[in-house]
Amino acid sequence: EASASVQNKPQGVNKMFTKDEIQAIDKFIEDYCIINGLTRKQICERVWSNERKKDDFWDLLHKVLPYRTRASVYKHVRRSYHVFENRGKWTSEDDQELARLAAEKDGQWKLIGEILGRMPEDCRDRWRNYVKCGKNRAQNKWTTEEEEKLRTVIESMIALQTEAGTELSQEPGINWTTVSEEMGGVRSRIQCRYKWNKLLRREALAKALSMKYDDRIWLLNKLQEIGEEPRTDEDWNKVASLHEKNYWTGKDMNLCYEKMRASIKDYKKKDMKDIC
DNA sequence: GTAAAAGGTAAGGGTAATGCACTTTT
DNA sequence: CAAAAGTGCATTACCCTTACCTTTTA
Repeated sequence: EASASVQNKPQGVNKMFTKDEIQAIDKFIEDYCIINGLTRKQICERVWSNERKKDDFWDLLHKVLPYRTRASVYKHVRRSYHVFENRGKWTSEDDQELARLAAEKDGQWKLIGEILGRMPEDCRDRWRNYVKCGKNRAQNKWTTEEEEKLRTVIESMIALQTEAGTELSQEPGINWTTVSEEMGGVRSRIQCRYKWNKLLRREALAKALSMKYDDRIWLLNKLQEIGEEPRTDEDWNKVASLHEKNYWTGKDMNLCYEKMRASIKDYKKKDMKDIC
C-alpha cells in the first residue's frame, strides 16, 4: 500500500530520494512496527542487526520502491534508521580520536563507528574530507602555482587512463582522494574537485567572452527572431547549430548571452526582447 | 551440488544546505 | 544613515551507487 503513491518512477543515477519516496518508506516502517509491535529503537536494531533474519523485511521494503535497486533501498534505510548516538558536530577531541583510530584500524570503518558511536560512513566521510589532511590543510586562496599543480596532477591522471587503453566510451574518472594525496595533502578531496570545476568554468567563460562583435550581434538578432529565451541546453545547441561557423557551442552562446544580459541595468526586471 | 540472489562492508562519486563577507535595496 | 535583503563563493553536512566478499536460497 505504501508503494501506491510512488509507482512507476523512472530509475535514475545518483538520484536523491524524493519526499514521496521517503514518506512511502516511513509509512511502511511505521506500519511494520505496529503490526509487529516494535518500537523505533527496536526497528533500528533490526535494520542494523547482522544476523540474517529469515523474515521478509527487506523484501517487503524493496517492494515499496521496486524500481530502485534493492541495495539502494537498503542503504537509504540503514542511514535513516540507525542505532548510533551521534551525528554531525565533530569536536577537536573527536577528530583526534578519529585520527588515532583511522591510523590504528586502517579501513575498518564499521569497527571505528562502533567505538565512536557514529555511523561508519560518517566516520569515513569526516576522515577523508577533513581529518586526513589535518594541519596541512590550507584554507587560503589557491595560488597560481597550486592551480597549475592541480592541472598537472589531473591531466596526467586522465592521460594515464586513456593510455592504459580502451577508448571505451566511459568517461575518464578522476579519483579525488588520489588527487588530494598528490597535491601533498594540502587540499582535501572536496577542495580539489571544487577548484577543478571552477577552473573549467573559468575557461568556459573565457571562451564565451572571446566572442567578437559580429557574432554577438548575430546572436542577439537570432534570439529576437526566435522570440523566446532558450531554456535548456538542447535549446541553446539548436541556436548554435544555426550559426555558419561551427565553432561556438550552445554553452558558449548561453554564457555569452548571460554576461551581456547581466551588464544591463535592472536586467532582472527586463525580458529578452528588451535585452536584445 | 551449484548458480543465483541477498546481506553486509568499504570505496568511489556526488549534491543540498549553510556560513560568511560583501553589495544592494528599503 | 541603519537595517534588511540579496549574492557569490567556499565549506560543511549529508547522500547515493558500485564493487566485492560471504552467506543463504532456489
